[in-house]
Amino acid sequence: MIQLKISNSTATHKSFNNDLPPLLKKFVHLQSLNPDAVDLLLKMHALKKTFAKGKIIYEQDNINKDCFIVTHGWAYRYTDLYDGGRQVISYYLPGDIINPFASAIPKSNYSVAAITNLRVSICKPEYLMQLFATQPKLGLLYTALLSCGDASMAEQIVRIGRRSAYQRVTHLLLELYYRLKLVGYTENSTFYLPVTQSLLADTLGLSVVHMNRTLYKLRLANLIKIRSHKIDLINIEKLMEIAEYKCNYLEQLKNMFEHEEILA
Amino acid sequence: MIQLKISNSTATHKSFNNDLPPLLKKFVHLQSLNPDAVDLLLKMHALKKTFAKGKIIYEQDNINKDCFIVTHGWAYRYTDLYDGGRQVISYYLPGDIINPFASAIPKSNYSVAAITNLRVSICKPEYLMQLFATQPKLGLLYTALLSCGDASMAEQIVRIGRRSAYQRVTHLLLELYYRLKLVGYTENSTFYLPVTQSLLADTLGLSVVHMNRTLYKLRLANLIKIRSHKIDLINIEKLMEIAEYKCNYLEQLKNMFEHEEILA
DNA sequence: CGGATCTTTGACTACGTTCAATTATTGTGG
DNA sequence: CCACAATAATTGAACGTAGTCAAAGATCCG
Repeated sequence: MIQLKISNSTATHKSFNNDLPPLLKKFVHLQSLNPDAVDLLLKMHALKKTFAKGKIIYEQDNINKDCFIVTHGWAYRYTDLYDGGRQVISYYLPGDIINPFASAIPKSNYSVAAITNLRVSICKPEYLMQLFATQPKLGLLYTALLSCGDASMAEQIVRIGRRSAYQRVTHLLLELYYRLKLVGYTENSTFYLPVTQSLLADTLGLSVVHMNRTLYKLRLANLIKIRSHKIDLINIEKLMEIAEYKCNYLEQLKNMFEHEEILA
Repeated sequence: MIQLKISNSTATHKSFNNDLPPLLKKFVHLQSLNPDAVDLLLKMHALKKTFAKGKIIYEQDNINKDCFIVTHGWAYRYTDLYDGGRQVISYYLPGDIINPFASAIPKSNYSVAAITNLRVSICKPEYLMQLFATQPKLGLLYTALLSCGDASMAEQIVRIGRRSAYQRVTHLLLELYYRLKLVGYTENSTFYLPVTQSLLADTLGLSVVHMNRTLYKLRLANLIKIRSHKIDLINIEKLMEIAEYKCNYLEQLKNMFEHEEILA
């Protein structure tokens, strides 16, 4: 059981410690959250909503000022194209924030759908305003999370812009692995990968056929193993070499919390 | 001469009205900025820096807590790959913010270089903190700008993920056109396009050769005209149709300021 | 158990790459 | 202001990665 240490806090809420939302797992190394900050974080998690697997969460042009914090399951952001094609822009894993800019730009340009059954906390814009206005530390943490989203998209651009299919697949698998690891959803080198090859193809700008053949090659090279959506990255070292993968931005997030650089 | 209307403001700074920074051009429809907000915006523009064409501004792994607001010229964010390749992630045009998350994650994951001679205002993290803490309206504006950056990257992902070379080039040209238009850097259907075909190729995940042939096809179809880096989008309607281009996120930014939705 | 969805495989095609060489443009120093 | 070097644009030809079409298995789920 993870215990969040809260300096001179009277607000040791039961729900907080017993069922730590994944977003807060990222914050767990922070030693100096004050009671007000904790209260605010809890408020941001007070309102829950669930979506069934496959359901659309936001549709393009929908208007919604709330953002969602994923507490369980996977979702993805995407665009449908006129020719029937689809491009996946990013994945939302536990602890990620869906539509973090909703308070300022309430009309979403992209759709978001649930990959698995999904549970989210609804975060009202007031809480975010309050967060930035009264909790500078949390403001920086929120900004760091935004920065991660930004970096993740930048990685996606590099992947599909300048890498071969073989590298793209490898790189994406590694990114998912390390992101899940950060919130405790991996087991050694394995994790649950609840996506179809069709979705992966639409993520990496490949055809399903080629996606399948590329995964086959990775299996053949004894680098990965997949059975019933459980994937094992057998040789992570080698995979990282193939994909030129660096976990830059995730490392930075970890360091930020561990060394509390930002609190200086 | 654009005049920024400032409600009951005593702070009608000369430099502010006479040489309006492009970032503020985006805000120009806002009727109700208070003097403190104006002062803060000016402070964010007080410290200037210039970079010569081609010079590197941030290099990967550099540490810098300041962000830069572009006031003149173009820059781009990119990654170099081991094989000598390069992927451009995004462009920074006048009014754009370079490294907007620097305050939280000071180590940059990507490099930024100047395309033209570049002038920027250096924005210290304190000002951003102050902005969010004391000027909720500006905080939302800043968030809206971040949202634009996010949307722009999402568009880039869709472009290179699921569009043909012909569409990619068209789509990028349109995006640059509309972004420049927002800050007054277009003239009818023309604008200055200070990039090499090699840079465009590295933006769109194409080879230089194919980039060249694609531009040729667009010229042949009488859709664009280029001479000495001045480009004319002869038939914007048609180009938008080809690229499936929608200026979604830019429209929203404009609407935001015009209707002041966010100030309700 | 049966329909739907997903995965896998084969054969053929094509969009874009690579290599190589030529022409044009730009920038700089004499 | 011209000469020359460097950079950028253009064109040709051959090749290859990934796409398309099609059909057969496998798996999931009610």
